[in-house]
Amino acid sequence: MKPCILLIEDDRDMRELVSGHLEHSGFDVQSADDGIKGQALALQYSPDLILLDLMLPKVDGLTLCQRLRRDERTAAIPILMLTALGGTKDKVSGFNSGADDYLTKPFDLEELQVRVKALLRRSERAPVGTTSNHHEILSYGPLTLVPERFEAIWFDRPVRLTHLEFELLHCLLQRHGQTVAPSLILKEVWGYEPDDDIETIRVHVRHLRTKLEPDPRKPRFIKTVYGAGYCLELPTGAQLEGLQDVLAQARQEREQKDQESRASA
Amino acid sequence: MKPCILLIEDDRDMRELVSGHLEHSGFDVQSADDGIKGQALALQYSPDLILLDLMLPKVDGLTLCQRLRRDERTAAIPILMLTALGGTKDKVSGFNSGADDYLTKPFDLEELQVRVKALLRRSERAPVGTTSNHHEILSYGPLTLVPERFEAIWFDRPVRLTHLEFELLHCLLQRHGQTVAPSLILKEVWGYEPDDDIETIRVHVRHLRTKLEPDPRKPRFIKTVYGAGYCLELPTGAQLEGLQDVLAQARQEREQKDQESRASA
DNA sequence: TTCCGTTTTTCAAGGCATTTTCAAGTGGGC
DNA sequence: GCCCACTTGAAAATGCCTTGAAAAACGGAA
Repeated sequence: MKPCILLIEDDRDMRELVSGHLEHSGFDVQSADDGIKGQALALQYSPDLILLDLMLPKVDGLTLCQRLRRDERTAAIPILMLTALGGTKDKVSGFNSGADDYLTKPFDLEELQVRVKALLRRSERAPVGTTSNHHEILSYGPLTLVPERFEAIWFDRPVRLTHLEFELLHCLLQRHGQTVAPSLILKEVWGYEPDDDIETIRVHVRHLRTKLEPDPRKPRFIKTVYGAGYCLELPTGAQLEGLQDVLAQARQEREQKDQESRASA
Repeated sequence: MKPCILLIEDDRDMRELVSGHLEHSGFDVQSADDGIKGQALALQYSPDLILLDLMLPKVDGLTLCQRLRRDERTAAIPILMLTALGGTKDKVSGFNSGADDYLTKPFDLEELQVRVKALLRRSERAPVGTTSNHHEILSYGPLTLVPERFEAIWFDRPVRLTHLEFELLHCLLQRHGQTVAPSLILKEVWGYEPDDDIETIRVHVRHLRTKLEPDPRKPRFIKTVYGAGYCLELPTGAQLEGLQDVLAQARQEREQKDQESRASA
């Protein structure tokens, strides 16, 4: 999971510059443009780190820093102050308000980035509970997903999946029985939502089918809902009877074919 | 108890200036004037914080920093770099070597003091002591690691390993069956987490494979998980049957090759 | 100190797995 | 029957991993 950074800064250009650069470096950045909103977002997201400008509307940075330190819910979050005030006095009062680091404008984005990393490295606190955990085992019916290895356990047999195949299956499994729209898949698996890339989804669905379906031509589990998306239908309970054999047989046939094609090659 | 600070700095005036000021502020300061002594004192005192100059005789600061980070006895100690090199590149490489803060000479003693306090403040909050003991014998399946000799017992035969090979294998063995991400390996074996050093991991994995795998071209034990990391898969119980012979044979072949190449050289 | 063998890091070239893209064919829904 | 969405097959592009070799750093001995 990307580290979450809260940027509290009133100057819009600066905000976009910094958040752009950090997002590009693999951080999840939330922004606030005044002290009040900043405090609210800090409580809402409990970010892994806070970048705090000192000259803020509503509540100034030093005050906000002290408040964050007093509230136990935010007390442990590293704070990096980011300000035009470069005097020693300013820095001293910044650190005395509870800051962990202090960077003077104008600063170098590279330096900001490494300082952010250094702070995250040291704090490294146990996650307070991000719920949608992509690293936990997810299981339903005959399907179990093991994020650790990008692997699916399918009717008691491990199936190796590629990164995207795994994410796609994960996305469908979380909504098994529901039809999942392409746009939603794109947002969740690929991280963006354009209009045209539905093409790639199709290809990956096909890959999944060849790996999981007994007969990829006639999908039993990963179904197409015409004009709407794809839907994962997994059998449970009594429906599972007999399927095991069908699967085993199909697997055998496929392995035979594989061997044949290898032999001819 | 006064917090103990280790100052590693070759310039005598600077040393006395800094240590005088810090002692006056209530710290217990130990000094070293080159990298070797610095490392020795770090182990001897295990200080609460290290002030590290970069331009040092014997061992330069960056190297020393990396060493301190990968020795578990000093890995958790906050390091503040103190140097005349103020370029962004220098700072980036400083932080990438594992520094927690970076101050450019000439600096203000007040600022140094508050930064020191900020680091101590944070490291107190941080959880102390991951108990994973690198000095105990660790064993699973056909593999046993003997830390005191940097040696692996692999199917009843000792295999000499270098320091890093040992640490790497140790890291994987502790998580056998799981895929270990490069970033985690870097953090655990090297002590820092830059972006690009994945290269060296690969080379060391290769070294391990040539020492352990029957056929390094087709890894049976140290597997790569494309785009995710490496995974140590060790056989147990019944799977061990027959493997012994395969290994022995492979070993013989390799020894033959070695002899041949020596003979030709 | 200087030299030499070992360990570790770096570099460039090549290979392979994955992912994307393209074009032609199939089949459902109106 | 027609259109459009979906499927199929295969090729192109991308990115990760391996290989081989050389440079750099390290540690110990002369």
